[in-house]
Amino acid sequence: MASTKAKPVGTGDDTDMFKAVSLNRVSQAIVDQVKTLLRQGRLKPGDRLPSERELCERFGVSRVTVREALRVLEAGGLVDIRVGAHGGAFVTTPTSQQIGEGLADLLNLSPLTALQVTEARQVFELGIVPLVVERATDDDIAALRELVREHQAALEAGDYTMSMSADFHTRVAAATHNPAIEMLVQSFHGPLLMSLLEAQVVAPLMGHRGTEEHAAFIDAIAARDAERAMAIMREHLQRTADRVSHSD
Amino acid sequence: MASTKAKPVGTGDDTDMFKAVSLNRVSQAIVDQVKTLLRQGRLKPGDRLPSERELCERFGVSRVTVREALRVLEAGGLVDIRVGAHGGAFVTTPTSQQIGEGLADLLNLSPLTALQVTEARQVFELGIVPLVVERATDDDIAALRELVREHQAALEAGDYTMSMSADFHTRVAAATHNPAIEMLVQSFHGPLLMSLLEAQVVAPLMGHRGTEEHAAFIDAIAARDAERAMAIMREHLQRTADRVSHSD
DNA sequence: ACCCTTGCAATGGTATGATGATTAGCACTT
DNA sequence: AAGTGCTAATCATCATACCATTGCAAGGGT
Repeated sequence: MASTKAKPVGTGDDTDMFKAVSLNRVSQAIVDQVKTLLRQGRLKPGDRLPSERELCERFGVSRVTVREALRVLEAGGLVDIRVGAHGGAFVTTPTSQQIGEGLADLLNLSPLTALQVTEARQVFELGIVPLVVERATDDDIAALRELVREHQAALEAGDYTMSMSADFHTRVAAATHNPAIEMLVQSFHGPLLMSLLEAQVVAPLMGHRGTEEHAAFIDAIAARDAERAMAIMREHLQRTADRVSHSD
Repeated sequence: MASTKAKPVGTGDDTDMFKAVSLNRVSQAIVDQVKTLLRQGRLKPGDRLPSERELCERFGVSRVTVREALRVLEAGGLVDIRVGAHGGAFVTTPTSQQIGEGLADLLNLSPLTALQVTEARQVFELGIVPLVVERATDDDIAALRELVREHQAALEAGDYTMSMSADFHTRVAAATHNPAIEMLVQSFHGPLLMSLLEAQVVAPLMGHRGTEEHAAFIDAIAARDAERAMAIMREHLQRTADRVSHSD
């Protein structure tokens, strides 16, 4: 970013003789400073930052600048700003949902097609199956079975939604017991759901077959049969992918 | 909104009779409005939003409020704000790299351990190998070979860096010819590099063996041998993962 | 004629001061 | 004892002013 063309004024050698004094915004500098404190662990979730006016004095800037910095931190999900007597900026940890939302916005603008995103999702969700087979506990399996039961009930009641399918896949990812994986899978479903909803392709029959495959997948997991689990998941994901490509 | 029944306060049914009049901040409302315009496609990448002062009039708010809204949009990577005569807020055309950076930032700030991120990366990079075997063109393979040659030269010159290894993996991902996948792989390397650099574990010997494995991997790809390619990549990633876990 | 400098205008960046809205805690009244 | 109203702390917004940066065009020197 800070290329600073540094057009040679007279000779060719003095490219960096006059270095910029402060290239960035002041508010951005404050944001960076707070982020650094977070990374260093000197600010932990639940901590309260000083009040706006106090921060003004500390940094020697105006309230507008401090507020802009807080806005950026808030938008990034790093702090939660509360008003009132004991209000202020409280440190939080960004949830996967917030991250997914930000990702969805960017993916919206990006030149990526739903097809490409779907393929990436296929790769990832298929790749975690061995981990799931290896690590799923009895509780995980029981929770998944319960989820499928709920979905089948919803299906018969006629109010099965795509987000239920997303819940299943997220819960499967949780069985890896790796939050990073769970978060990524969850993040994928945001943009994906949107592209599906936009196309208005909510076939109920789909849901029927989908939940059946979900159930079969759980059985394979319970039997610790990685091959079968992957085969089921592969086909299951492929059907969704086909649907996306048709609606594209 | 027109209350049909003036339920007296105190009964159990009037939970939502008096709904809040304005839940959100004004600046947040502006952000949402712009986001909606983006989703609807009425604002496209490259478009320029009206100037701050003009937006003030349009929305009927002060400039501070508009600026805070722009800050949020900028933090989300949705607009790019330029100063100067023909400056203003421009809708960004997100490159894969920019999206990857955003994702890396988010992963970075979330409470994930390097180990967890590394495992997610292993899953993903291993999962794309079949796609690479299937789709890599002669150009891809030639580019990869050239990359390895450069790395070996750098190795002998003593200035081999971890980012070179990252370049290799990114180039491999590019061979899937799916920008979404390429972007994700790229985004993984941000936090990973940081965690490795923090631990100061830049073993040159590592680089030697690493590039050898890179070369062997390319050979497997060229031979369209998915099994062998995956085996090599699996071991290669595992060694990196071990290093992370040791430095943790 | 060409190039460089300079001034101008548009625009974002920051500062300052003031006012309103919201909330927790406390004192006061019933 | 319970409810009520006050008060202080804090964020939310506004209005105005001034500075910095940038693109463009006019002007002057070669």
